[in-house]
Formats: sequence, C-alpha cells, structure tokens
Amino acid sequence: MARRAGSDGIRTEAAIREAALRLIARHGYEAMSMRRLAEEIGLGAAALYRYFPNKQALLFDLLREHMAELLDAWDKARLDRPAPALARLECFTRFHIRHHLPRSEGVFLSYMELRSLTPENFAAVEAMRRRYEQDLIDILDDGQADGSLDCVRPRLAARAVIACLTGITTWYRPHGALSPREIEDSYWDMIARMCGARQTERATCSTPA
Amino acid sequence: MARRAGSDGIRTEAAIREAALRLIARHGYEAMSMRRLAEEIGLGAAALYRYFPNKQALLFDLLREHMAELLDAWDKARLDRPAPALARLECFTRFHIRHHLPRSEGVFLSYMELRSLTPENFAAVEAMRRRYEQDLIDILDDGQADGSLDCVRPRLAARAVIACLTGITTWYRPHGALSPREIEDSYWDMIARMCGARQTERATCSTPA
DNA sequence: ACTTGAAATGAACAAACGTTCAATTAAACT
DNA sequence: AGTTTAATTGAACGTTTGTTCATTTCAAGT
Repeated sequence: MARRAGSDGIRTEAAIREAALRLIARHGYEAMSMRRLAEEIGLGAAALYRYFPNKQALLFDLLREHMAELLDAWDKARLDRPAPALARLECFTRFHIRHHLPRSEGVFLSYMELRSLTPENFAAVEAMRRRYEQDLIDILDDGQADGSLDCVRPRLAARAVIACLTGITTWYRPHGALSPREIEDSYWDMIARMCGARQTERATCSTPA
Repeated sequence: MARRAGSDGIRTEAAIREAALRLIARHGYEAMSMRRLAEEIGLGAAALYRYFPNKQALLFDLLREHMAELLDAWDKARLDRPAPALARLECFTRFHIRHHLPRSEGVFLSYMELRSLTPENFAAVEAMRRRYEQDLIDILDDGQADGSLDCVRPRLAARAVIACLTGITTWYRPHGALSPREIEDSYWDMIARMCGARQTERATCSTPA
C-alpha cells in the first residue's frame, strides 16, 4: 500500500513529534529506533524521512521546539522592570511551575538528551537555556540592589531555584495528593525564603486560575 | 592472543566499572556498545562477560553500587536524634554536597538511566533512594515538631532540598570560580532559610576540611 | 619442571540499526 | 475525467548490536 485514507502531512508530523517525545522520554534517544517510532503511529519507517532528514534532526527539533515554546510563553507571562523584584520573582516561580508541569516529557528530554546533540545543535539549545536563566539572575540582582531580596550569590541562587522547581516534574503525577495550585503555593513560599525575601506580598501575575 | 601480562581480575573489573560509568554518563546506556567499552580498556568485547553476565547487569551494578556507597557514607557521617534538627539538617546538606561533588557521573547515571533498568532492578535502586530521602524527611519533621524549623510540607521540602543540592553536579567543575567549601556554605545558607530555620548556628559535623 | 585454572581471545551468530530509493496509492486540482 | 503531486510503502544496503564458545595464553601452586 501507499498513501492512506484521510492522511495529512501536518497531522502526521505532529503525531511523529508527539510519539517521539514520549518514546525518547521513556526509553532514551539511542534506545528509540526509527522503526519502533514509525510503528507507534502506524507508519512504515521510511515515511519518517519525509518529515525529518534523519534521527538527529528529529531530536534537535524536539529540543529546540521545547525551548522556543518556553521562551515564547515566558515573554508573554513575565513581569518587567518597573515592577518590584519580589513580584517578578513570584511571577517567575509560578510561571515556571505552571509551564513545566504539563510538559514533564519535554523537560526530561531537554536535559537528559542534550548530550546526544551534535556540538552545534547543543550550542543552539544551550544558548536558549542561558537566556532564560539570565532573566532570573537579573531579578535576583535587582532585588539585591534595592534590598527587597537577599541572595549572597545571585548566579548560584538562580541555579538553585531552577533546579528546585524543575525537579518537581520528576515526581509530579496529574492526580497525586497535591494540586498544581498547592504545589505552586508551597514552592513559592520556599523560594521566597530561600532568596531572602523581606516581606511576602502577592504579586499581580500570580492570581489567575 | 589471550591472557595478557600483568593482568588481574580485580583490577580489570574496576577498570570496566570506571570506563562504563564514564561512557554511559557521556553518551547514555544504549549508546554505549560493549565493544566500545572493551576497547576503552584495551580488551576484546568477549572479556567483559567474565565479569558481568550481560549489559543490563553491568548497569544495575553501577547504579546499585552508587546508592550503596551513598547510604554507607551517610550512615557514617550522619548526626542522630538527640542532636538538634538544625544541626542534623546542616550535616545532611554538607554531606550531600561533599559526597556528590566528586561523583557527578554517578549522579547523572543514577537518575538518567533508571529508566533503562528492568522493573525489578529499578525497584531495588528506588528503594535505596527512598531510604535516603526518608532520613531527610525525618529531620524536617523533627524540626517542625520542636519549632526549630518551619516547613509546611516536609515531604515536599525534602524533595526540593535534594533537587536543589543534586543540581549542583550539573554545573560544578573542579577548577571553577567557586571552591567546594564556598559552594557548601552558600547552599547551606539557602537551605536553612528555605526550611525556615529560626537561628543559624554551626553544627558539629560541618567543620572538618 | 609440571599442572592447573584464571584471563582473554577471534570468529561467528542472528537480530536490529539508520537510511535510501524506485514504485505505488490516493487526495487535490484542473 | 484526467493530471499532478503529496504521502507512503517494501525491499534492500551495509553496519553494528549483544552475546556465545572453543581455543589460547600466561600466572600461580606444587
């Protein structure tokens, strides 16, 4: 057989992405064979090469997409400079959790499989990660400058905060004991104290459902 | 040729372990071939099967060993119950950093490649991880009970602390800007605040070089 | 010097790998 | 209805994979 009834390039590409994300997260990039991936969507292995030139390009695409989506969403959600550093930190914290909770597979990929990228591809993804991290550092720096926060080493604190928050995805399960909102609140509490927040007041970006 | 001059089973086994740890950390379990591993130590691939029945057993051995070493070292370093919770938390924090800094490859393995274990092997390693985590939860619980610490959710806080600390190994480089001691001090500061420590006094287990 | 057994080998296995390509089908367009 | 073109296939490619096994070499024990 060849082209199948109701087939559609765009939908197929999305299906490949979705299945690849799941399979790589579950078994690892090297452990996922192109045949197995194709089978998952009911395709022959050869069909995959219409959409991605090779396996490495597929991985890169997933990781680049994951980071681009993060940066895009952050650009929309972020609270900017006139706002107090404390509010901006709360905004960052809640955004990070909210954005990553439903994307645990992408999170896992994007720092488990960085090593499987070619050097150039790695550099591209790494640059995006740094850009995100730098935004957090800026918040902590500003808080340090105006006395609303107290981190002795903002660069270190930024890494600590991100590791802390990203770690949530390793244990979170959609119907677990804690709701996303409870997790968010608890973590914001911890992060605020960790960064030496003087007084804790609610930020504007945090309240929506 | 066959047996080589100056060869020694025990030394060879150690060499296999070391090389496997490095290769898997660098390229992933599935990406490491037995031939490549053997070549790394100047051996034929068949020789590996004298020491490990198969590839999976080798991985399991590395992960089990990594956890066993952690639990052993922790049993020796830990501060126990009569001691104040704050001191025990500091002891845990400093121990965790000190123990993991020179073992970044093992750390990486032991939560990147858990998925590559068979279910029974996974359960065995996971049980050890839980045991370690529970010790931290106990400390936080005790601190909560006697008022020296203030974590609303000790289980959550324990995960946050561990993620935070373990994250260090992803960026730490032996000759980086910060010494292990500076990192230790900075992180203890953050962790203490995160867990709502009332007053920060030095613990006995923390001072040695 | 002789025997024994640990240590390692090279060749072979079937299976699976990523990838290419000419051929084929069905949808879309005229 | 006929033509074009996007979507997919099956078969084949050369490699590489984990693993087995009879064989060989060398060190240690007597």
